[in-house]
Amino acid sequence: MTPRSERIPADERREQILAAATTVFGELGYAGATTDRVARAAGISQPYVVRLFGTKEQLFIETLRRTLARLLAAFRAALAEADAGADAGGDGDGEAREARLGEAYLELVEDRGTLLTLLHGFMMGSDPVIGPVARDGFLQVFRMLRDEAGFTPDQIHRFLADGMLINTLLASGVGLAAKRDRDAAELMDCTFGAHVAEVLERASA
Amino acid sequence: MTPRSERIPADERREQILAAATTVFGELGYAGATTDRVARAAGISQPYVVRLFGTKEQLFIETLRRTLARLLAAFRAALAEADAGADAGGDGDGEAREARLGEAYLELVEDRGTLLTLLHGFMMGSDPVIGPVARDGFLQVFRMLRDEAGFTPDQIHRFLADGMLINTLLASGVGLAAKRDRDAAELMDCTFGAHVAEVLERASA
DNA sequence: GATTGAAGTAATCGAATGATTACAACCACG
DNA sequence: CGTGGTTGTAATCATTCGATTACTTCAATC
Repeated sequence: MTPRSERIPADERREQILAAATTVFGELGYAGATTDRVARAAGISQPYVVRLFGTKEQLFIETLRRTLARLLAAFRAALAEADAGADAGGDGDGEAREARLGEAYLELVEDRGTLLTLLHGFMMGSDPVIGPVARDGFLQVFRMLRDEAGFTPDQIHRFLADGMLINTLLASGVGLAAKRDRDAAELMDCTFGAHVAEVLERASA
Repeated sequence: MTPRSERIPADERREQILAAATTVFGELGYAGATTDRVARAAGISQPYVVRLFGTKEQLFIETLRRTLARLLAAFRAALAEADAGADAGGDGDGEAREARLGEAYLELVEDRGTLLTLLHGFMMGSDPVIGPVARDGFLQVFRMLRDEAGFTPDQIHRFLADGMLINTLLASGVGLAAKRDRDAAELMDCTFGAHVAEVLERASA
């Protein structure tokens, strides 16, 4: 159907490359990923990736920025949903928002690439170029939780801490190991409580 | 005084190299680190590193194993202290253990290398060789919290989640940025509450 | 004092990788 | 047509890096 090797406007091609780069950077990290792997994942040649983004570093920065922007957008959409539901159902307070945001996060990190690209960014805090981008993204999330979601400091703390634990469990593969390993399953139980079945199902996909 | 380029037994040299590798792998990640950087950090030549460990991958695995072992040892020491204190003071329950373990963790991750080597290991869950080592280490921590510390599932959940958030805040540099950035400082406040001053002081060193 | 084995390095090799260059194919517009 | 800009690639270059080889130095032991 779709004839491969079609000529595509550069804007669209950039988006394809960024999507592919999210997967590749997520799996291999910034240093471990190669522009050639990204190129092949996007179905084009390696020099073209370099020409469109100038530098591997620049490609990573744009990939990270895009991932952070999608994270924020998903959170804002979840907040809008929660507020719409509150108008109708009358529940009112931050409880619904917290639940919706949590669900939105779980949906996002179903994509291993998204999850891991964010984490790799956060781990490069000492890089003079990438570090500030990652920090800024983290702080944007914080401000959104504080100003738009109206979370209390304790809510913010718990939300972020749970998110980071989810990240680590999924990234390290403990989530997948829970199928075979009793202790891993119990650990997932501690973390996710009643939601564990849902999480495990998502993590498998 | 200490004449550089002394001949040293291999066992001792291995330990020196592992200590240096913890710093280098932590800062640059597995893929980003080079055997040459490790060698120079340990004050020896690059081929010798390769000869003592066979492979960069093997070096990383041993570095990760050592870091995980030190983490567990520090936790066990903290538990012993807490129990000794409980015998004397009569406080009794898990409260003291939780506090001691938290303190032990903060002391450990003062060393950026330790912190980041662990994180890099956890993020390589999909690597067929390194992934299992990292997962096994994580599960060892879980079992220790459950069986030796006697934590409830909820205590385990909170302890691990807080640990992962601390990791991320320190790795991304938000902790350091708190000196200049108002929002970063507020975020650190949400996370650490009363302990924030202590953490910031440690993070600077 | 010759020998043996351990500690350690200089030199170098082959593969991988980011980047550059030069060129090809295609489309729109005059 | 033809010409100029856009999309894209093949070939290749310089560097880096993990690993290997061959060598040196030193201490102990017989």
